[in-house]
Amino acid sequence: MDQRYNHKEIEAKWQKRWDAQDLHRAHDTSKKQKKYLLDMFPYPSSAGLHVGHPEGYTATDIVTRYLVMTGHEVLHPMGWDAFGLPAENYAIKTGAHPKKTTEDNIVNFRRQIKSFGFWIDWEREVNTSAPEYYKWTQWFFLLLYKRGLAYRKEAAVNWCESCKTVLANEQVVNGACERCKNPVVQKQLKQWFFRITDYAEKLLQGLDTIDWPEPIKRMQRNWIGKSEGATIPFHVMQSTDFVRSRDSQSSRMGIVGTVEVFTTRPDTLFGATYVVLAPEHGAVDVLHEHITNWSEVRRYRERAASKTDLERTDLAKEKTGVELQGLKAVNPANGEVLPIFIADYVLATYGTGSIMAVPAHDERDYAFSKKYHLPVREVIAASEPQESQCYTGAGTMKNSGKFDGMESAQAKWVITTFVKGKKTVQYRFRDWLISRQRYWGAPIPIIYCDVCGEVPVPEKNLPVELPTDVDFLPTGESPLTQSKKFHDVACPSCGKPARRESDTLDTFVCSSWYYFRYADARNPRAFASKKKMAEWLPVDLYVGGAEHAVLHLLYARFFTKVLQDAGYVDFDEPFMKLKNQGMILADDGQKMSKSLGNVVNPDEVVAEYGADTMRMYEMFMGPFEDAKPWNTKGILGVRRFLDKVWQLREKINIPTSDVRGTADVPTLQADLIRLLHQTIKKVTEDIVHFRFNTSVSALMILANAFAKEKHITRKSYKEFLKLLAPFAPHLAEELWEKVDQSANPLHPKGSRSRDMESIFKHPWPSYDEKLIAEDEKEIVVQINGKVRARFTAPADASDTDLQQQAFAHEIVQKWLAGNTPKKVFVAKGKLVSMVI
RNA sequence: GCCGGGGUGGCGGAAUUGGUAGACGCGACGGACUUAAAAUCCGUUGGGGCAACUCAUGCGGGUUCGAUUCCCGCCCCCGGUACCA
Repeated sequence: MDQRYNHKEIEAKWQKRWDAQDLHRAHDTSKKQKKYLLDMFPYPSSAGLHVGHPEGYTATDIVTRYLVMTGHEVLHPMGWDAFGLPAENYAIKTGAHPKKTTEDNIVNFRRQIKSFGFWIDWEREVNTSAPEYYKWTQWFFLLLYKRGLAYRKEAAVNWCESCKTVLANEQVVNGACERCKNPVVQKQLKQWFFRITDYAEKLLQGLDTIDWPEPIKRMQRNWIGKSEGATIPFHVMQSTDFVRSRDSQSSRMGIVGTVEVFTTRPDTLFGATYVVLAPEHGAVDVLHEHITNWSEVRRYRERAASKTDLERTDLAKEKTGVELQGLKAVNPANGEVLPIFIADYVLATYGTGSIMAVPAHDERDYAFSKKYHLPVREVIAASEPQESQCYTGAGTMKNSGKFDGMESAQAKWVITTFVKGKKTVQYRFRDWLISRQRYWGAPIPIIYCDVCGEVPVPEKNLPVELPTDVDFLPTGESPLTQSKKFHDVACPSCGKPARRESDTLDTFVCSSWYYFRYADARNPRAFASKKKMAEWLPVDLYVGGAEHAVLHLLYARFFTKVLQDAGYVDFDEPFMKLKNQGMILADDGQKMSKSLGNVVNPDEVVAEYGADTMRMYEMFMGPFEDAKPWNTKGILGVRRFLDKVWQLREKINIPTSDVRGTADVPTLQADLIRLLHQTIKKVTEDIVHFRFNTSVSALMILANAFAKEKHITRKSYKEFLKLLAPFAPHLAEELWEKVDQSANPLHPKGSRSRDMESIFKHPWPSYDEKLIAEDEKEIVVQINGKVRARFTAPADASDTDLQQQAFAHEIVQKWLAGNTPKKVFVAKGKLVSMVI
């Protein structure tokens, strides 16, 4: 007999047969309970599939097959996040058109993913770079535009010199471009934004309603960065006025302006010893004529503007600033006259772009005050003595006039009211910059007309197709401007000559809605029909890497909330449950990378060991959500296990399917049945909880037990195959078929035909708790906390029985040496512990 | 710096309403088969000790009859974030 199964033959056979039977189709009209399982769709890179891709896909595939076998109709689709920079950069290098290279890569990716035999409904495949898809991406842009959520404005934006395009804040990593790692600079440009900040509160609150990993939720909360505080007005005066007249009445005459500051600590207002504006703050320009050291101020502003984000944060350790001479601010709480600075530790983009500085209770202000010798005044007394001169906690008010003695938490809002400040909520994140000066993306459907201004492309004219007569070299202007045919159009509103917007959409716009499309992937009249969305959405389980914590996952939630407000869907969270897969590292523990030459090619693994082996190995490596190193030797162990399963079929030689107690069946059978039922329970629970590594282990334990037997029953083997089927579907199908073909001369053909159906048309095994319970247990005796003896006792033995048996034990007698223990504890069915 | 996750054999990892630490797999060692090797099968495998025992879940304390699990204080690694007032 063959000791090893022929994976090439078996896997090809079943993949073909499943396709022919349309087994993996998700039926919209099915009456079964519906489930929607989704993998983050891949970017079809030229490098081909990474071993990390099938890790997530196998997990969803296992759950899909399990759900199918437990009577559900499951949608598990796949598609391509096909727009993006790599294809365009490749085009710049080689001249190959992105459309062509992307199509080639998709063909390769599809072949690779299919080689794993995943339960995927390929009829629903989507490709974001296809006009029939991006037509709807453009439609979404128009929807947001109509709802006032898409706008164009000139602002300081992140600019990557190397990619020659702007970037969203979410795409700037440590002050550098996420893609090319070059430093990002600030540029004043007119760009398109989505008003995602309008949804800050909803995006925050929705997190409480979804089953996502806590770290991801926390990252989103931090990214949104809500803080409650107050805006407080400070009058600005010319300092000369103070010299002339010190009494506050007449000094009022000198007011030249007002600066609003945002603070989360209005309770510390009496401790403010200066005011700081961001270098870019508009008041600096407005008050220009009153500033007596203007050239110094101008120089500082220019230096701050030329810094990259990276430099600005790098130099952050040493704070810098310049006083605005000639101007003073008035503390509204006590009338004190304070100096005003500009300093780049205050950000123009957050709050009001200006702060009141309270060195005694803020670390940054404290550092600045030390450098420029500014006074520090404590106004909050800590309940315990502090080492540092800067105390940022809560406490009792002091040096604060009539508020002395009040608790700071309460004083906050009392003082805010006292100085006519406003309670204010601030969010850290900013609107989503969505325009890109690049070619390989969906064109923004807007036309600029000299007469009508900004005109949205009418829906009936969608899609606005990408032109092909362009050169890809990035110039800082979108390549689309080169195509006259594309660029010069008639205004849809007045018909006069007009220009098309030449920027394209951030690819994250394309991926913000693709999960809706799968519900109705070929619909030419809508992004998806309401009816079909109602059948499948929201997504029950979403699986992918954690790197999208604040990018894709935040944007997709935003889109869904907009769709709900617009009445297209009746839910506001797209992904009910989220699981993050851990990264698969190279065997040296490092990230797999071409430059290190440690990349494992899935094609080679599938060719050598088979898809079932690779699937199962990736599940066995370790906890799904942990990072884990690849070990080629470890694959061998899984392959040995599957070969063992293959050989087990030889042990079925009992003609009738399930007779117990025949001469051939040893007494061990009861133990085996118990183990089988324990395994059913374990595997079922582990699949539901994404503990695939321990379910594989449980399957191995059962197979090992079977292998020790001379014979096993057909029924128990078939139950085992069903448990194996989600993990190793090809082999399970093959053996399922084989076991039936070899069956059972006693049974007529009729009963055979049903069993001949795919194993996935059969119900998932159930277990019987009564059969799982052991009737005898091993009891451990601990003496002074250490295990000294063990004995077996009936599972239902009473505490006294157990105690008595323990005392009677030879070794225990020796330890007791005739004495009685001081204390005895019994843990039922587990142990007896005594102190002597 | 701040926030989060984690440190268990030679390796990947099991086991936590506190109750036999090391399941399962890899590797290693010994044996069978083979002219030989591979493959396969059987056995052993945390350290120390002939043994009785003893040490051991990052380090140091604590609570407990009993701690990988709970508490306090450190160290190290990984991920996120970066002056957000």
